[in-house]
Amino acid sequence: MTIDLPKAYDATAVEPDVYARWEGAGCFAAGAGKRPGKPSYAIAIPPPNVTGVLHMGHALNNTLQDTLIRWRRMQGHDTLWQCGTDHAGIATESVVAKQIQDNPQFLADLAAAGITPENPPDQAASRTATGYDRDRFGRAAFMQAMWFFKERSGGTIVKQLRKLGSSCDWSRERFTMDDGLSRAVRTMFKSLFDAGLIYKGTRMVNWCPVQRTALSDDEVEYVEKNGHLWKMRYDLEDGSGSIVVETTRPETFFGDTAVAVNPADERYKDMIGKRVRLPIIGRLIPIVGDEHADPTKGSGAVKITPAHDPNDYEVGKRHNLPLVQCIGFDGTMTKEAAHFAGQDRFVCRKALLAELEAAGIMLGSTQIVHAVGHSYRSNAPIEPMVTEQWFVKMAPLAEKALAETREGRVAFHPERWAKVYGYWLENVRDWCISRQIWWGHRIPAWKCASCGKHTVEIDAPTACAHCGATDISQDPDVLDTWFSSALWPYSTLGWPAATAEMDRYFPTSTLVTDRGIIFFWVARMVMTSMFTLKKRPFNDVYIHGTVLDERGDKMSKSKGNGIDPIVMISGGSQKYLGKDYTCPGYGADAVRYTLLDMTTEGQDLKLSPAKFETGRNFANKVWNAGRFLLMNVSERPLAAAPTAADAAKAAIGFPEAWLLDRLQTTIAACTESLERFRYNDYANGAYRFFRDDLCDWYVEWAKRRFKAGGAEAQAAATVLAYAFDQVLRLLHPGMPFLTEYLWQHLQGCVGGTAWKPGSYLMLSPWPEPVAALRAPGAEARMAELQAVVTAVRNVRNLVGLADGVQVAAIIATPDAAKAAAMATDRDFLLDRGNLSGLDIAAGAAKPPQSVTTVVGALKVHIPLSGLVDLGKLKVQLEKRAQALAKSISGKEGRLGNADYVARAPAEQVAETKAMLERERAELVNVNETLATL
RNA sequence: GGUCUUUUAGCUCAGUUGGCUAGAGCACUACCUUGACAUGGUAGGGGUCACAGGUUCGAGUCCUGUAAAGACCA
Repeated sequence: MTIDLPKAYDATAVEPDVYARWEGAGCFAAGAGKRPGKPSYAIAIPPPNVTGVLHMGHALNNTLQDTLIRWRRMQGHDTLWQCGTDHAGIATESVVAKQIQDNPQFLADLAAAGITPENPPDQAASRTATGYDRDRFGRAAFMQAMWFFKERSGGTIVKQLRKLGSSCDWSRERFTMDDGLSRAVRTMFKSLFDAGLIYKGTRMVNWCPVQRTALSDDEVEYVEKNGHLWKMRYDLEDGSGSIVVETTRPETFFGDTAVAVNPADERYKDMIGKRVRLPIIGRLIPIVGDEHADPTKGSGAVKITPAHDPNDYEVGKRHNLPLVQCIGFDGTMTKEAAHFAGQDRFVCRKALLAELEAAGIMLGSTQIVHAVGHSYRSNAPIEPMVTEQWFVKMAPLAEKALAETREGRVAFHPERWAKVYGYWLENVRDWCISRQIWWGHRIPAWKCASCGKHTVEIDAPTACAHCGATDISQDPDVLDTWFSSALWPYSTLGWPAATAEMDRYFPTSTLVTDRGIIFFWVARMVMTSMFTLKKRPFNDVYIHGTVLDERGDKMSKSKGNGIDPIVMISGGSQKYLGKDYTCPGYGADAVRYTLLDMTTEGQDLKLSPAKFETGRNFANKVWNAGRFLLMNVSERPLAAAPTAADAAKAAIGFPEAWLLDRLQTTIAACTESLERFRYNDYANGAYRFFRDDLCDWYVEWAKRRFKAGGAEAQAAATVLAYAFDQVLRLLHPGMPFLTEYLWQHLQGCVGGTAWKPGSYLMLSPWPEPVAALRAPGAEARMAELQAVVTAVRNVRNLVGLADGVQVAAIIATPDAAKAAAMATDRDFLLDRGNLSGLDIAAGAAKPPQSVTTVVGALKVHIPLSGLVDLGKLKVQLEKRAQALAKSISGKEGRLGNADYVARAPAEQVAETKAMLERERAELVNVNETLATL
């Protein structure tokens, strides 16, 4: 066959076709390629937002998962990479709500699909461009609009995951709002409710006035903000004086129902029990004694607004204070706020300050920096509100989840994240799970109009379970998105039904995720799983780093510092840090390799578009090595793919034996690295072997074998074909496309055909070290030969001779035995050193008109006629002499120390002695050589 | 305020249970378009391992403190 591969690798021409072949052949299906006697290995994907697009964080996360899955699949494990998407409640709903409000075209598209609003537009008020908002559109119609939007933009991210090479079982793709998963959610809700772990109650919760819903404590981000501490004067009812309170939120005073002072505070002791009159509205409120007031802070007196502050809420409960809501659920002031009613809370603050100042009630302020809670979705400042919500009682669930890590059944990598997980679980508060939105799982609780009790059922009931009345209505709220995510590893496997997949793949093996969702997701998965299945959901949790831009900032849309993985893979232009960046398309392999290479034990990755050249360059190197090999092997095709035994037989010389030995070392190292989640070691180990050992040394040597022809060429072809096949396997989990493509071509040279049905690299066995291919001592022996070759090249370079110019060399060895040993590698030295002649003899004399260089105990003389400038060589040798002298004196000091000899391990001492001897010999050589210069 | 992480070459990072003259990629210098590859090759230059103590025969590695940067919790 003839091999016709382009000179430069073009991933965009290869990758889509390869993926289509895999997918068409069912290579991604659960259990594909599994071999008897091997365990199962499953990963549940962290489900991306169904309407999202792939960003670099996804690319990293999925590269790491795919690398593990492909590796285990090749090892013969029964693998499942369970994929799917998340409905992402608030995030998705607010996108669609915006469309409904602002985008007439969206409404037209909906109408074309038969989706129409339940009410006429609100033209008179015209609060929005379309005259609609969510409520005016109507719940049922809005839900149809949500599904329409999901169907329309829902396929993007899963297509992008394919471009990355993800070998998910797409036939098992799930969506959190699928029927099955929704049933799982209702089942879990009911069993938690029946166990008394879900309750409905009136509590102070974090309220987002923009999205008009409650949030859980974890969904609040605290941001340091500059603010003021305002001093306000409240006059006593009896006219006997006044009291000064300090607040960061003056507008909440409309909701004040008390002033608290510390009972031990002498200044205010006598005021407890008296009343003060609130400014503007004139309402009277009591002064109460409460430990919450800190005498050392500000005036020592604090206003108490139980309806809008969590601490005040507690004070209010202790003193039985009424709740006065002065800020509404939309963030505007209520009728309690007199003429400020209807104003936004922050607009009100400004106007109020002016009014209070004019009235002499505002006594000034001090600037402070304080942490203000913001919604992690809308970024709006949170308004604490007292509302009735559904909660999960967390303490009993947390206990079991903690035990799983403490007793080692769930292991975090890196380990330190177990502490973060543990700390959260130890201090966990009850989880507010109800959301006042529509996109999500509606709470399966029906309230009875006659007895007021809730009936919780998996399937809609027709009557109240408590009194039998039929006038029941379902709770209007939906569940927090994370409630359904918490069931993901088993709801996707069919739970609550008992399925074969649950038996085969649960608990799953590894969870790969980001540190940002250890609380949101990881901990909750363990809690629900322990509760319902009495088993952990996964054995290992790998927490990878965060993707940063080249300045070290987190990538985000708003900062414009994101690098689009699809642009890097397929080509295109994008804005990055304010500049246009164009990429021709480096391919998924390049992106994946770069990410793997940079993934070190949970450290963050500082990326720039240029970083991906690392992967692109290496992919091109693999491509070209493959090209060389395929051209040469195809000229002398092998009858069958060489086995380890064939390779051993073909190892006709030391370079072959050495290469095969190095291959075994690399196989062992790559496997161990993957076992330990050391992605960079895996990537780098394969890279070193490929680039240094295979390309730089063996392939260059093999050219000589090919030139020689005959049996020698045949042997080189066999060794190369074998080594290449093996290293393609090693590289495959990281760079699946290119390796598969080249491997298929290789089949054509070794008695097979490319793309033979059922024959794929991705389903081929992962290499294992073969004892028969080991060559003890080969590494050191080759290292010395390489050092001699490098020394010759160095001299050639120093004296200004081109690499192609042949020189002769005389190697002086310390003894005859060494000379004899080296002589066996004469051909290798002649070829790689590009030598016209080579003498090897014990203590060989330096010829006149020659340059000498030193390799350990060896001297290498290179006869050169004419004048050569040896200044650079002299500088090099002097530096070496210095370094050697320093190292030698260190070792002499160590060996001269009786404590060292007595206490250090004997092996260590012996090694130091041997090293000292080597260094001494080299120093003698260097000094002697220097003397001749 | 608390917890954790980071600090090694100009830049980005490796460096295993303490023990070879501390490594790689990019960048840099010189040479080379040689029959796989210039997305490349060959040879080089470049580091008081943030700082100060301590433990140890021995510290980039362990301990304490300091400084700077970052993440999370409150």
